[in-house]
Amino acid sequence: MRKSKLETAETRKRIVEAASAQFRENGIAETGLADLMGAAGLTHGGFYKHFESKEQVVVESVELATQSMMRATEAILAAAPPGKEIQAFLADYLSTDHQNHPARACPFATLSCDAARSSDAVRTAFTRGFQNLVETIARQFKDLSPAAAKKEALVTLSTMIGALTISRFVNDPDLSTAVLREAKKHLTP
Amino acid sequence: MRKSKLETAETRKRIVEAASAQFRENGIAETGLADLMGAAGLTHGGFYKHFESKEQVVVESVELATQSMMRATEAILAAAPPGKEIQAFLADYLSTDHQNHPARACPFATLSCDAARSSDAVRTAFTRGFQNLVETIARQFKDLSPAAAKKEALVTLSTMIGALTISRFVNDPDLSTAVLREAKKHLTP
DNA sequence: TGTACATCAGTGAACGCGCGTTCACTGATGTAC
DNA sequence: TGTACATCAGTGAACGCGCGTTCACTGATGTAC
Repeated sequence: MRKSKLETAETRKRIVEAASAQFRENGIAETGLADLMGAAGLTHGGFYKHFESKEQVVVESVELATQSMMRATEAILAAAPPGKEIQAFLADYLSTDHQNHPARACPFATLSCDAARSSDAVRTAFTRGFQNLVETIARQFKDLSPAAAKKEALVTLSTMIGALTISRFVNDPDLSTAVLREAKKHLTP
Repeated sequence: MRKSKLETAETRKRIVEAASAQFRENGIAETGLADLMGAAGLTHGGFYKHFESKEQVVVESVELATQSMMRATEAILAAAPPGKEIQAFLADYLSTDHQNHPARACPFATLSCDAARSSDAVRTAFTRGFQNLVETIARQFKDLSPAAAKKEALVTLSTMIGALTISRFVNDPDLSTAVLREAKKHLTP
């Protein structure tokens, strides 16, 4: 049942999208190839027609996750009223909706500790994605020098990623909400 | 080869200590029972003489990790010159030494995303440990009301945990150092 | 443009391996008299 | 206090299971003439 080149490319994309969601939802080690192929509507045997190894789909799904987060962030910044860009980003990122939907959430929060233990290729994908995000956020601090804006972006993102991560592992809904709320209040200019 | 009650208790403690280090170093899913029993100097078959399941040793090793972090934090706060407690805690937590030794590092940074996907019992252990840490840090903000101090502690810990986590997954040593340095500068009163 | 053949996406079974868990066994420790 | 027996910590082999990976097979797609 050979498929056309177009269909093959679409299937491959679907696998990476499914992997990107599954890894964020359940973790990298916890997601089997059968799980992610199933989520893409396929059986696991066909995996190696698209990828050389699990490692390769991990790298590509991290790249996809960071890129789609970048696109979403840029859309939020572009849609915000002038001067309210950071507020809009904070409101979206530090929301309970974001907290409760790991499959489409920030990969730096959902996969951070998996990332720290991953191969160099995977860490490189995370690092590039993070650097892009830092640059985009730094650009919003328009009254600071580029160097100062980057430093501000590093602190802002540390607080945001830390707060979202904590709000996700904490078992107490009130504490989760408080962490997100206080981070948002603290970071709002 | 039955062991005395004292030896049995010491062995059990050794297993939990080994587990607590191994989980932080390599992740919970990535650490097998044979790994952690081996790290405790035993063969894997004896595991079930001490624990009912892997889940149970995960809970106890999280409790141990959060408690030993609390003790270390209290020792740092007590040893600091009066008025410099927060600075001492920041210098220790946001150091490259802490970054580079996950096995004895803050479990909220090394296991945060594993924690978010864990069972309720494991998340409860993390949550209790985090609440204790929040209270201890809040006590350092002596010129704030208890409620305001707790809010300040939540933001401070979000930034610290976020910065350490980022510094660990990022592949670029300069960026790692910059994240820790900027978080420290930002949080130093 | 039509035909013949090569290619290959996807299936489902199979591979070896390591996982969490169980078990028979050993022999020192604990306990009952 | 000494003796006889029960207990059980630790070992190492074994269990079923799911993992990542491989493979024979199918049949539609792509290609060469």
